[in-house]
Amino acid sequence: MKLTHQRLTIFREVAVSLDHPDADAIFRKVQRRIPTVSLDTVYRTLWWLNDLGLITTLGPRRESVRFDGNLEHHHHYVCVQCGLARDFESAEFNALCVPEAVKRLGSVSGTHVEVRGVCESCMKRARKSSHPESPSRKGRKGAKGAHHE
Amino acid sequence: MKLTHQRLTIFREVAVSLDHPDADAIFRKVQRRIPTVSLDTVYRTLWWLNDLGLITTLGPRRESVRFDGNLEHHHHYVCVQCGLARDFESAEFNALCVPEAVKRLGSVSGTHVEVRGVCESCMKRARKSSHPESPSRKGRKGAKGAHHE
DNA sequence: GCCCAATCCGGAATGGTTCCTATCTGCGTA
DNA sequence: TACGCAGATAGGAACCATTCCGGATTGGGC
Repeated sequence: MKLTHQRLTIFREVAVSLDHPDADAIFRKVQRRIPTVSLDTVYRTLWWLNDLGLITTLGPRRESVRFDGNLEHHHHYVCVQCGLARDFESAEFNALCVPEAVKRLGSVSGTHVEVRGVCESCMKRARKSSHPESPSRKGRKGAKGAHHE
Repeated sequence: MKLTHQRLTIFREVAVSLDHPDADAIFRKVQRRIPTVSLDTVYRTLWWLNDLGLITTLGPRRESVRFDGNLEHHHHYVCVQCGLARDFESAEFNALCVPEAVKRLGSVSGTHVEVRGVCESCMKRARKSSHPESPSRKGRKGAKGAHHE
């Protein structure tokens, strides 16, 4: 993989941003330095950096909004590959105490813990096919059908 | 607000689902009972239920994927109105111990705490305009420009 | 200087979500 | 019972983030 000017510029923009920009915001910033970049290149590069572990995304990739009828205070285990999500409860997690510095940012309506990992069936599938897919956005099209249960 | 047949059916489908379905999955289930429902009605009803507090969404609404160049183990404060996101660190949050029952679901690559609330500037704005918008997806079009900092 | 492979660009396609508007339903009233 | 209103609905068009595609470009090795 080559380290092109575009890629370096895009990486730098993400690295210096404190506000978790979306692809379009990065696109506009990079455009100021390289007026001809395409949005597609920005997207490709961002996912590439993500695969390399140089950047991450704010929350796991979700292809659509998902709804939750569970009104108890609960937390989630989320498979980063197929999107499987399962509730769990934990008194310890419910009792988390928000730091003072955070309270100064605004009101706090609740805290929610998201445990990320790869679910059993995805691991099984990966073991079979000796071509373990990178965890980023691969298999997104297929992920929809993979909401087990 | 009327409790119509459609609305009741949609609510029931969400309530009995354990897998956090997306709008389309609910649409297909409801269609089996009411073949003429429209996807739009499903969406409208889901957000309405969300505003009423009868259901929630899995993770706050995000209009686009946002990237994060911070490689430290950190957590987020997220404003549910404008989407502002700020990092913070917490030794306590980093040390969370995942319950055994969760580990059985699959591998665990990390835990991440998301503190939700309404940020200072959104509260200020709400105080001014005596028409406080409901927190769900209102102002989404405008939210993009509102990523302060 | 030439060739190859990787990369890039622009525009078109895709898919989730929302908007628009005519139609429909239920209900109070004459 | 017929009428008219207000809120809901269906369906299709619109919108926007994201990705795909095909052709042009670039950089490095020979």
